[in-house]
Amino acid sequence: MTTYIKKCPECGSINLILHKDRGEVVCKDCGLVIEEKIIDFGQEWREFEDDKDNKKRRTGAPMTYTKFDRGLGTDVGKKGDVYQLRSKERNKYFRLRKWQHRVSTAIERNLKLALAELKRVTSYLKLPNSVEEEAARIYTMAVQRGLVRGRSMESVVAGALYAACRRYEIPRTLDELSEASGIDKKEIGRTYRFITRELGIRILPSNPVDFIPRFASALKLSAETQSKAVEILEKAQKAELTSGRGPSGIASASLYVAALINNEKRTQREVADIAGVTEVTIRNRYKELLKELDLDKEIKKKLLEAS
DNA sequence: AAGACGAAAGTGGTTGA
DNA sequence: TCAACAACTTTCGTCTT
Repeated sequence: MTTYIKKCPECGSINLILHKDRGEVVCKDCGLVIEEKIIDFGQEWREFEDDKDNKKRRTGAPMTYTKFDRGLGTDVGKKGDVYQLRSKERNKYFRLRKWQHRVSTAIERNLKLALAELKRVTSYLKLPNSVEEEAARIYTMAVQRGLVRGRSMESVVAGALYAACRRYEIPRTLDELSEASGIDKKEIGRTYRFITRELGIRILPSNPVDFIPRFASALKLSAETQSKAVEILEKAQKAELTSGRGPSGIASASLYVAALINNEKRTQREVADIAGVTEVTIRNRYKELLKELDLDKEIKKKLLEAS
């Protein structure tokens, strides 16, 4: 997994900008280029060109500042030391002015509220601190880009958290986020898509395997069943049964089959409820699994042993 | 009576003209 | 921008255990 920098090592600002065109992360406050090659246009990333996007992405104030700083910083030879000093002073001026502006503005208060809400939801879902931090970072970026406007603060928090979970490969379902935050599932999905798009955050399609341990323990299934489910899942991925399908559906179907094989049968409804899908989806995936991988044999064998 | 199964109709999101 | 489309859900009737 890519590592993500949270603070500028130069000035300590968390005001970092992902510069998509060049694949750099740039500190908005001091212009330091922190990471090159951070960009990897993952599968879910798409460029949707409408006016709003263009405005924010290309010509917003933050970007201009960044470019300005960078331009001066690299322009040493031409203008000499005097100019460089002046540029530093201007930098400082900008920083101060922005800071001042920021405390006087609603952003700071908004952040406080949002981070409190975030804390509440993460602890409800028992998510690790690293995820909370990541979500906070995403949220902060979203606020600074004015992405919260027109959306409820809570829904953006939920969206940021969902993104953070996916990034840390400990995905929660939208239903769980919805339950914890009290925001409509669709709304979370929408804001999630919106902010990841706007911020250019790369999210891998979540891997069904990541769901297995949690579902399995919620269903009180044995470790053997769990690893059996993972095994089935891997076969399914090889057979290309997984692409385009909802990951939680596939995960739950594998678990269901694994439980059958290991004589730990759970009803489709039980599995479905835990996984946040319907029985029908489990059945469909289950059918595909049986057809593509010849699991019939194993199941029959078990049935014989039982009789 | 409960669970499994499948058909049919509906929903929300993606895609390509 | 809109229609076709795939995945998934909801609902419901039927079969099996």
